Amino acid sequence: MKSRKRNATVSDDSRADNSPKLYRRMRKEKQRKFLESDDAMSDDDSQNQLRRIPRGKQMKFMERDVFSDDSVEDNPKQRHQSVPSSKAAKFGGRKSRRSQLTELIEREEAVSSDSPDYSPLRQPRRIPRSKQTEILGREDAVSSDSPDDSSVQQPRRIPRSKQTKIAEREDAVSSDSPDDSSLQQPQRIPRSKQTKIVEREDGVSDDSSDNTSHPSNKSLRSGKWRAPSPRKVKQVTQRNVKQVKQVKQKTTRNRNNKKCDSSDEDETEGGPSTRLRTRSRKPLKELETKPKEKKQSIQKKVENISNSKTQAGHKAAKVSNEEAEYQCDIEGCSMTFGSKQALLVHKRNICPVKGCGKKFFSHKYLVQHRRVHLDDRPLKCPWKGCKMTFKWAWARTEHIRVHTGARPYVCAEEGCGQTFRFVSDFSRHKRKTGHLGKKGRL
Amino acid sequence: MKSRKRNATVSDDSRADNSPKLYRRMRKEKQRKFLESDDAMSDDDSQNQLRRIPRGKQMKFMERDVFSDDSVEDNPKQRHQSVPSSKAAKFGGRKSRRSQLTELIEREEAVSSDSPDYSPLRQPRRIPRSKQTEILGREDAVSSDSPDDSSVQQPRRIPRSKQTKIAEREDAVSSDSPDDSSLQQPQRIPRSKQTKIVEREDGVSDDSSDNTSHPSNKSLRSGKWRAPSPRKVKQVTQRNVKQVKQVKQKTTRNRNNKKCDSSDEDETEGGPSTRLRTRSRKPLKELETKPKEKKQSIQKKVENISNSKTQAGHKAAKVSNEEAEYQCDIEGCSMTFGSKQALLVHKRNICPVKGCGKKFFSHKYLVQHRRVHLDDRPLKCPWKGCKMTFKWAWARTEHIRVHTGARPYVCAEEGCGQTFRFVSDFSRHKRKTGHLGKKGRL
DNA sequence: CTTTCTCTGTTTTGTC
DNA sequence: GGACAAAACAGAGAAA
DNA sequence: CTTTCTCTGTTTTGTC
DNA sequence: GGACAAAACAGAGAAA
Repeated sequence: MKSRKRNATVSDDSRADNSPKLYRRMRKEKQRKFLESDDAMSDDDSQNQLRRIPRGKQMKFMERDVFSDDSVEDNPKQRHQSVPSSKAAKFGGRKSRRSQLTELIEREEAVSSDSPDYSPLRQPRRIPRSKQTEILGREDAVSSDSPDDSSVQQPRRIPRSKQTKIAEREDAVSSDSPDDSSLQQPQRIPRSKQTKIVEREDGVSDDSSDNTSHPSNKSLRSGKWRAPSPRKVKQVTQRNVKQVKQVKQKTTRNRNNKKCDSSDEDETEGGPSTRLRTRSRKPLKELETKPKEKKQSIQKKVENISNSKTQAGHKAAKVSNEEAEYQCDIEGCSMTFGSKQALLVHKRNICPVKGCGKKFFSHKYLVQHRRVHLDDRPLKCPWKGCKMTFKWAWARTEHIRVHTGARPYVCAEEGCGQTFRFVSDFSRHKRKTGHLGKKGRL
Repeated sequence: MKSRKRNATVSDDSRADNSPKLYRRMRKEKQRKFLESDDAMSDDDSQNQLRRIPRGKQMKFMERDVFSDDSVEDNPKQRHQSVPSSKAAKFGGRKSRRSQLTELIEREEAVSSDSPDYSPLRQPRRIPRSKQTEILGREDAVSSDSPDDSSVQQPRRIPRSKQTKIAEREDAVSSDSPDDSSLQQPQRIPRSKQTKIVEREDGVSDDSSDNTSHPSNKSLRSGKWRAPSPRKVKQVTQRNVKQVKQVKQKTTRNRNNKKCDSSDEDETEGGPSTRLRTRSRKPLKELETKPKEKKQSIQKKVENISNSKTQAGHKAAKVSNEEAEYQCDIEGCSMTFGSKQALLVHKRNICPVKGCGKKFFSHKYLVQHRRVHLDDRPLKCPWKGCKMTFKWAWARTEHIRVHTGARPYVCAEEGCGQTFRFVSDFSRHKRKTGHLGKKGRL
């Protein structure tokens, strides 16, 4: 599992080491932690607890053909299959009909001719200028394309020497792998692959004549705040009174958020990197979520959330531009989602969190897993002065042994009476030595 | 805003550059992206869209005294105030009463004497061996200590040259700053600061006598699967049939998830790094969430989620060890949380996501903000072959201009007729040149 | 390399 | 035997 | 450095 | 004038 094969794509972390420039760029992406002290709730303030940096190597349950879809760009096997607009319009529902009309109107220089149909296969995102089709307004904005998930894993520990008080900077490891074959587009697509509209139909660059006007005198910047919009200056005076204190957030993660995982998956077979040993894959058949729109039971829980106060219904179905339109119908689960894809991901037991995308055997655990992405640590060490907190009961259970000194794991092998405080160590001992017995836990 | 002052603590990203060893360690924390192809929903598979690496420098709304609480460890002003066990037991609710008893019993070598009260001020986590107190069982496990949040910011773009198909690796920038003064402990605390139990009361190391037993023959590892627990071997045979394919998730983020932000906040005043200009802080008074337990309206929504099927009620209140115990009572918001702290964070408009921790002016936006942490991108570009998807309507709106070629922003300055396609560019133009007018949008 | 110890996805146990 | 939750395990992995 | 263009927290606009 | 949602803005910032 340490030596994974890699295809022609960039290896997982090669970029982290090889592109210092990018690295430097990333370093700027930090966030300040927001600490607020203007309220109560300072029960046990002095918690100079630190977190370990997440180990970030969580096991990932991987289906067999997982990486076949996104192997490389030039894979011609992937049909685009663009959803018919009727369907697309139906389940999109993100913008009200009024908003869609507005946007259509505002497509300022909208060309009128019909756009030639694009090739259904792997079309790039932006239209290359040479290939630009004409500009056609398409009424329904949303198409039923499928999302993609990337798996982020948060670090574990902070080096002890550096642990002081806050040190909360945990971050998430990303991994990429959408649930189903429907990939979601990344933040940015290379311009060369995008379908872009004509530049005046003659190849003239967009701003060739625009950039020569005024020298940019940066000195003007400091003294000048945003000029209020000429249309209305209503709330300006009032708003300026507020003192917004915003802090940048720093980051130095993201060395290699490349496509690392896309094609280096030829050992998906025996997937050696499993925390637990082999195991047959669960049926998962009831979660298949056929792509046809079945809108009987999984819909509309939003009434009480965003639709409740939307009485401005003159512009047709304003179906909750936010939140909770698609509800999970798995028994015991009442989660709702903003899009069909999100619901499907959920029902397939895939964590929707950006950069996580892990899949689990049980839907139940999927729900429990969410705590991994939250900061809440509701379990506390019962020890008197100990302020350790946990997300997982077992972590707490074993931690307590640090206080008690207990070593409940005793090897029952003939003559080996070794004791262990933590299961993991006992487990390793057995694995390495071949010892079998497990004398009951003290 | 670029030159932030820093106190004596480690600077934000110094660690990223200065500790190559750590860096290398981090590099291993990658995740494989999980791609599943065994089901339907492959509408537009060939979406080799990539995401930009998040810029990671989101503005952060920062309260004035934000960083005062977690400045350094030795700040004696923070009183621990350990919640009385009655209270702690009340709102903890994470483990059933039975479980708590069980854990008490299982505290194997639990010493019996009463534990001397710890110093209410800044006590370290683990008890240094020299300081170990005796081992006392405390009945209620959960104390009402407060959590901490770290803010993660995800990267933005992937270099175009490297964008291929998946490349979804977005990750989050972390920032640390709990909402209120209640800090949450990090993953790991330096051992020297932890309160640890006696090592046999004489300073003998824990495993001094344990480690010399058997040479670890690693060759045994491969052939040997987990030995079934001697107690029962029930489901073993059945389970082994499943084929679990788990993939490690790779990460290379987390360079400096240190305490970077804890004490480098002396310019919280004019917080120069604001996306928008000054602004008076919102009242936020209704979100203060007094630390006293007010359990009237904010409670128990869980009935239909986890309590519904818990009919094994012989061991007292098993109040949903998972999910949703504390419900937000802000109008229009029905979110629930697993702990009081989580609810308080929520009501203070702070994003609970690990590593995010951003605070927002509006509770409404807090809810919308969640999409930042999800992979769902429900907004699609209406253009024919374009497969761009978005989380934000405005991003889509401006993107469409790439297709239309529209340049709706026209500077109305005398003689400057410059046009712009994107607000941002127009905004920058005005800022730099001092031009004011904004000729209506084409 | 080792030991210590936390995190977490899955398995096992315990109770009905 | 089943279902289910709680507990435990087993691995990964970070720190010293 | 520049230009292009996406992301997102807050402000502005539009409708009632 | 108010409330509210939709739209827009303004900045940051990534890529070329």
